[in-house]
Amino acid sequence: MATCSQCPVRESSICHSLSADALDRFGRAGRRQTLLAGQTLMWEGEDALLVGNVVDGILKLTASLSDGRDQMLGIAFPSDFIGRAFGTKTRHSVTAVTDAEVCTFRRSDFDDLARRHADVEHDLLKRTLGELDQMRKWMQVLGKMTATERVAVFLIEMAARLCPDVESETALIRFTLPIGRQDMGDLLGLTIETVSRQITNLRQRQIIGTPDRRSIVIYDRRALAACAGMG
Amino acid sequence: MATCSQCPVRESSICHSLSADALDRFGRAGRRQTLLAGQTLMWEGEDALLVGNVVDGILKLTASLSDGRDQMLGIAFPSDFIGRAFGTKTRHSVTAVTDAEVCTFRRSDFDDLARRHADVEHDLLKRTLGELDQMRKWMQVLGKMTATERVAVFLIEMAARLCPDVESETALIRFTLPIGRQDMGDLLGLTIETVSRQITNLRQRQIIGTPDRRSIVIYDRRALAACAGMG
DNA sequence: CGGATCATTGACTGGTGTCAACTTAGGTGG
DNA sequence: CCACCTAAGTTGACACCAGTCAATGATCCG
Repeated sequence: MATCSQCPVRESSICHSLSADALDRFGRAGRRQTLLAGQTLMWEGEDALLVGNVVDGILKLTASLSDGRDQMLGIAFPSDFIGRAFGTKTRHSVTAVTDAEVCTFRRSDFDDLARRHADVEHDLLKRTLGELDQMRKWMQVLGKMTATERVAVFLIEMAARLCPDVESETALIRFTLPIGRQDMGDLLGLTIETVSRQITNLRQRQIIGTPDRRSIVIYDRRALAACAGMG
Repeated sequence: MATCSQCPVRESSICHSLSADALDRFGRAGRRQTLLAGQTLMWEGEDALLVGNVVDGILKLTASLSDGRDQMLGIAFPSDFIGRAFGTKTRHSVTAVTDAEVCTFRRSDFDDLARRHADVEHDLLKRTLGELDQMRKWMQVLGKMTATERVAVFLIEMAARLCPDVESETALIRFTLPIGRQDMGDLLGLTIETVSRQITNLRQRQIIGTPDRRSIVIYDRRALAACAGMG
């Protein structure tokens, strides 16, 4: 039984706008689920039976072409909403990349609840509009940017999401990549080898450091931004 | 003064769910505007002051990188909603590619009205979710597909939007491209030359015909779908 | 320590981009 | 109505970025 009042994403998930008793109704409809790294919660092309909130861990959204080429469509962090509300088909798979915890609803239950709680629907709308903006930015990345630019954009984006509170211009930013090279390639429309070469290149130019293969240190934010075509 | 009851997109735009008197309120807030081909309604990076419905004509959404590389983010057809509701910045430009007619609202007015009319907000949510699905499909195109596949996908997509009612498997599909080669390139992440070569190639293989440079006839739907990686 | 997985590096290929010439279509004005 | 001009599209030659294939190196985990 989900005790929503103690939920780690109580204040940041789509549930944040719910009153105490509405929260109770959602709580009864929701179900806490634990996923192991690699486990897939929804499959591309399936009926959209589930939606939910990411409580903990990282998940990826992916879609593949018939011959197996994979495209990653996004990364879901804690408090992100996942799944296709108000639709019959899930157009992409959702897979845990780390062990993860999610709070799921049967889609039909969620749709009903959302229809009755305008605040939830409004919050979902704002999230969806924000994601749409984000996707459009990625379209620019995939349609127009070079390999170096793509990797630089990715690193800046990860830094922003994983270290949201670094203020000082000069402080080093250090974070752990939530995904490996293969997934980075699938996200950026590059091969694993090209991603690797770009990272090597940025390291050789002293713009970033790679203390271990999952960690990134940004030495020169300005130069990285310039690589990303924002300079 | 917009006479909404006679609006060509009365039944298909976001207004379709409004009752007669709600429609009247929207009608007073909205303003019919005529755009000449090439005229830009909203500029990337501007404050989001306007939203609206496309009444007639075709518009394109675009964003550019600092050095001028343009990416088209989508095409807006009659009854499509344009602009960024519930947000402060417009992240992309909206430009008429044909002479066009739009019905615009001050964004703040629209936001207020939408907040008060749950059906409108719900409709906007469904549209936005649909567009998000669409964008994700384009991410696959831009991230993973070859030039031939991209052009084939584009032609199939255009056929679906412009000839929605062709039933028979064998009937020829003929339509006029709403955009030129440059815009096709900007949409597909290709150069104008590559687009041209792919079209030439498809024509030489007798899969399509090009009676004039803005018209396409699809001779072999199955083969085109195969080119698009859906076969 | 040994095996599996992931990442890096190198050599080579090939698909698109780039640059430039040419063709076609459309519009304007004499 | 034709001549011209411009913009749009096509075609060709060539270069280069990123993909492919293959070998090597680093980590992790049993």
